[in-house]
Amino acid sequence: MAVADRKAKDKEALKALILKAAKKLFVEKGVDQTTIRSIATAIDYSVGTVYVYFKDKNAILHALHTQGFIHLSGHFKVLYNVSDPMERLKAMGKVYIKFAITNPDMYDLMFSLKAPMEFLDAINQEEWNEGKGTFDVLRTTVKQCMDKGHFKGHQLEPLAFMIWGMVHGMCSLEISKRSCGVNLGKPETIVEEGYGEFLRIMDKL
Amino acid sequence: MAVADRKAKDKEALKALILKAAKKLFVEKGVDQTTIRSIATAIDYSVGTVYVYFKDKNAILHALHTQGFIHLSGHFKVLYNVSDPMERLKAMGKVYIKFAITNPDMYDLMFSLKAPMEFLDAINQEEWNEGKGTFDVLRTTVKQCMDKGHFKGHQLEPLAFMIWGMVHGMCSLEISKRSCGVNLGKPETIVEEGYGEFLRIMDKL
DNA sequence: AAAGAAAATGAACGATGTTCAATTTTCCAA
DNA sequence: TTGGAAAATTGAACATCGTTCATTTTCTTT
Repeated sequence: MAVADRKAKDKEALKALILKAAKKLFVEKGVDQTTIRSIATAIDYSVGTVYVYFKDKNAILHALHTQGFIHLSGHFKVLYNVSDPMERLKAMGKVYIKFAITNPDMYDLMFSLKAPMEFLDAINQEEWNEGKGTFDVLRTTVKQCMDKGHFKGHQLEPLAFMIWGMVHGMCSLEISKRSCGVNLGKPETIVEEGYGEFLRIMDKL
Repeated sequence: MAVADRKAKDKEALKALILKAAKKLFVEKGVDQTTIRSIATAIDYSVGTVYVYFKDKNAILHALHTQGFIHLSGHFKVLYNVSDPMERLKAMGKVYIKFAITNPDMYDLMFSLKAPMEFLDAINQEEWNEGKGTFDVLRTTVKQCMDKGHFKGHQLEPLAFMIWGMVHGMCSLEISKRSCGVNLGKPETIVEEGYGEFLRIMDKL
């Protein structure tokens, strides 16, 4: 049955090829300006082939979405070396920001997927479970900080949500600004400065 | 010249009528599922008429976008009565959150307008100036807090940006969650709880 | 009432996402 | 080697979208 195995690998390879081309075009031309035809042309396949490997355009978006979260969680792995939870928490924000600012188009994709989404799809649930997965890493770290005596008088869930919202909010505002051409070109972004303020605040908690 | 005046008023009225119908359809069906034809049908006019009053679909989106910011800044006016800047800052966040959670679709429109945007339009600059306008209210208030001795050892610009990012981030995460059907139906939203944690932190600064 | 101006129309165009019958390629048994 | 079944690929065709513009209708003025 080696043949079947190779076929399966080929299928995965072509699927990956489609995704690679789609991602490149999304970044270059934007999601709306990227047509299925342009993706097919880029990899020298026909339109129909793309539809064999992906149900529709949203499925491609969804796959890239998933890739993005996997990519991000990969970056988080360096944090396993940081034993002190407070230091880990601080570093986690920096990793998150670096990822978002370095891959703004991918980050956009990861968090602006509501419009073309069918409501309440099973797929959709998966999507947010992945988001929840990254959030769990944050929640766990905050919990460990509290166990060590930090954040006295605060509640775990809302506090973790606030921290995620803060980092996400600054990143998405900055990315929006940049895609609108409002770029001040500072070497250190306002996002990192803003996060610096938060770090100074955390030192007191 | 009474005729010309009435004509001008009619034009404005029809423009407003188009916007009203567009907003309703955007909220009901989503932006992508709302066609120019459906807008025209809703107000019993032809497709062409819509294009007489708006250059294209983006122009309608832009007009609604502007309306949203005007609406939000209207809600901010109750804050003029709060003389203490720290109290005003706290209240400002609550007003902002209430607006976002009460008008999630409008809020979405206001901050997810990058995709269909032409890069570096003069229009685009206007857009962000409006956004900057609302941000200026926040910046000014933070400045007054610092003048009164709060936020020692912090920088105005990054701190204000961090606060905006935090509130915006929590709101947009919550709105995304809801539009995906992940609704826990708590009476008090996680956003308000998260903001509550921030308020407790601010009391120490 | 007629002519000119303004407003409204909707058929038509190009492009898009999507489908599917037809075609080509790949595979393995005879 | 070969023949035909299974799998993979194709691209013409369809519905719908945003958009345009020559034409028609409505209104204003003389």
